[in-house]
Amino acid sequence: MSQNIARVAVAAATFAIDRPYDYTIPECMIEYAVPGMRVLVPFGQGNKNSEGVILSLADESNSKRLKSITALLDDVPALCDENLRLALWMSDRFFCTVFDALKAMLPAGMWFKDGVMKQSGKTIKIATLSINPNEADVLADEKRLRSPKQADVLSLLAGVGSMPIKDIYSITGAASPVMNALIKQNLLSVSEHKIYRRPEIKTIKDPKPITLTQGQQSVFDAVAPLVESENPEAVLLHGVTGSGKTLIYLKLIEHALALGKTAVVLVPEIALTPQTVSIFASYFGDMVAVLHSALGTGERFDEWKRIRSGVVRVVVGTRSAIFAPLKDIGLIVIDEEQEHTYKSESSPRYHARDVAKYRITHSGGLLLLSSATPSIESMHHAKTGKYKLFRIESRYNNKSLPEVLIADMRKELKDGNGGSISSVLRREIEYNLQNNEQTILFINRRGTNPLVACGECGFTFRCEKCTVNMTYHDTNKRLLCHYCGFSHPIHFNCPDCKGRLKYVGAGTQKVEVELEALFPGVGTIRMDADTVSRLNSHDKLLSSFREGNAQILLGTQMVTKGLDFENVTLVGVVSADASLYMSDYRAHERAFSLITQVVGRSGRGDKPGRAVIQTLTPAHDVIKLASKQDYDEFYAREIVFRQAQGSPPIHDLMTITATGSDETAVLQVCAKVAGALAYYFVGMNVKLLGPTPALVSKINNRYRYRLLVSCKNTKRVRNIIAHTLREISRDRLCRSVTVFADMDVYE
DNA sequence: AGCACGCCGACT
DNA sequence: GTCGGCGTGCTC
Repeated sequence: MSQNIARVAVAAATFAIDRPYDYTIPECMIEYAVPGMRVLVPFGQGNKNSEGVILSLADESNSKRLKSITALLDDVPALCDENLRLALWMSDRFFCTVFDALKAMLPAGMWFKDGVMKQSGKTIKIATLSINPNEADVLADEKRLRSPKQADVLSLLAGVGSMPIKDIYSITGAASPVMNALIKQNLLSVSEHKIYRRPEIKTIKDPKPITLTQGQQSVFDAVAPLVESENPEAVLLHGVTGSGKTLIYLKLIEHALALGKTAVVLVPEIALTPQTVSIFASYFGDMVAVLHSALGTGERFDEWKRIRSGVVRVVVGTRSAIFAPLKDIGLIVIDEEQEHTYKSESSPRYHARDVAKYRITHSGGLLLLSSATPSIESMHHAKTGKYKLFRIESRYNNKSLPEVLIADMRKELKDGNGGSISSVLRREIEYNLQNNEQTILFINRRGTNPLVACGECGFTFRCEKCTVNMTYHDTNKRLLCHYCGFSHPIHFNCPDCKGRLKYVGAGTQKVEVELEALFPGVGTIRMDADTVSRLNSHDKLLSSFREGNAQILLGTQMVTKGLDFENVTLVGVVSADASLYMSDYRAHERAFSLITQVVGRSGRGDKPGRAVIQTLTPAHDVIKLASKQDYDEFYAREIVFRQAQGSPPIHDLMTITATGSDETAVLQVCAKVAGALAYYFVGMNVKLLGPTPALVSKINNRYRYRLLVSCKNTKRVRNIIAHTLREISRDRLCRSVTVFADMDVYE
């Protein structure tokens, strides 16, 4: 009996109706169609063409009226059996469709639309304002009534000058006719740019053979045998900043390759770790594939093919690199494992660590989680025996950890210093300037002032579309929403009472100006989303700093990770407080990690390093412990909190989010889900919280409400949640609301 | 989600 | 008498 029926995961099926759909295989395809192959199938009453993937073949079907496969999209199956099994597992774990999971495993470049290969996205269209920003604002106001979309586009561009048209579409909701109209009126122009952002990977000519320190060697000796392990164990490597963890990865990869195995190294963000990447490229040459986010679709596809062909044996990349089609994996390294970038925030909402565990369990080998500040969760697993734990206590070449000074900003204020730079930090910067040593300053906000308020009536500028305050940017004298990109020119007085406006708080731009005033003529490089995206020059800024063209590097998160500058002997955390007082359970963990990481940037060369942490609460435990780089004590205290609150890792936390533009409907749907869950959970050890508005309750005119489910993440609990999601989708309130579930959300 | 089917009110 | 509103239910 020939197997002429294919079970297909269909793209057009939503989570609520996701299951394998049966199709007959036309005679002409029967000898080619196999599981793992991408297909085109008709779906729904309209028989719309939908992409799909054959999951299995069968010779009979339960359904009577079968449609027939329209086309095969592969000569050779794009996905292997392991991929198909992983996708099924993911759909259960992460509440996504099987198709969504499969799609995540393939490079974006190989998807077809209407049976035609999509133009590989190597160019990007950028719209630039042809008139000056002030004119554009005036014009936008004039156009507001008659053509609101054109007005939106104009006022958006008035703020930034130019922007990829794709972004304009998504921010304003405008479509191409709007742009064409504006082009016709000569108000803007569109140009095409190649997006070869590929910051070419620099390689060292003749890399020195790797020699490990005693501490590194003993970790290597203990861990290396696990590369051949049949019953894989995860290892947590806790090594202080600057302990040379990368060298251990290199040795382990070498070892895995010698055994005929392959390796994956995950890094939080390629752009932020160019140095790490270049080391891998130097040692393993063409055997390495580097998967960055900036890779064009064509290039990504090429790398994917290289990996699958077996030429590539080491893959370095961000989150999605965990799906790299390597055979015989013997080693997976997750560098800085606590980073939130390993968690996907769109479907499939997976955590790379979970997928890594799955893959290593099925292939055998070693999963190495590594960090200077491990997540509380991973350390808990290590302490309870689920992971093996190794430590490196000393820095490479026995360099000492930076000496840390805490600056009390309340005292500064009392003493009449209302600026962002304390007297301590100022003195230390002066010392560095005199000695021709460099300084990195970290401030967790971009823009000039994160809040503009009226000094008389208390009015604050809030985004119309999001429940956040707008940030003032002095470079273009505009207020900008950092969530949706909406912006408008600053008013000179309060729009309500005409009172004087107060500019509250400091962002990178403000600090930059203060630095100029304090240290006239001193070269400063500012690195934040604004300077990096516009010039597309992350690399340029960093190498300029390395070459000594500036004495001070000032930036947001992006200056905290991976940077290794020999001449940096001072690091300043301009304000350590903002991240401390977030309401979620991970706030302290994040703040501790951030401060420890930044401080670790100091004193990596021959000269000893110093760090200054500025805070309004110098007595705060997190500040004190981070300044001592005392992870163990931090962990000991934090785990007590988690135990008391029953938050992860003590219990698992699932999140159900409802979003939509109609607030009442969103809230009602959320409440209904809560009701249904409460019913199913009766008698189980599950705590249900909510509905509560999300941290930012409205983004881009979409309201967001949440339910939290504190439980043990079992098959039973997942089934109940999945069932409830399917059930609620049938409710007609759900027309305007989207609901999804997620585990271990970082927010 | 996206589409067809079907059952009621306003119009040629 | 029919065009089109959107409430309802299904997707191999």
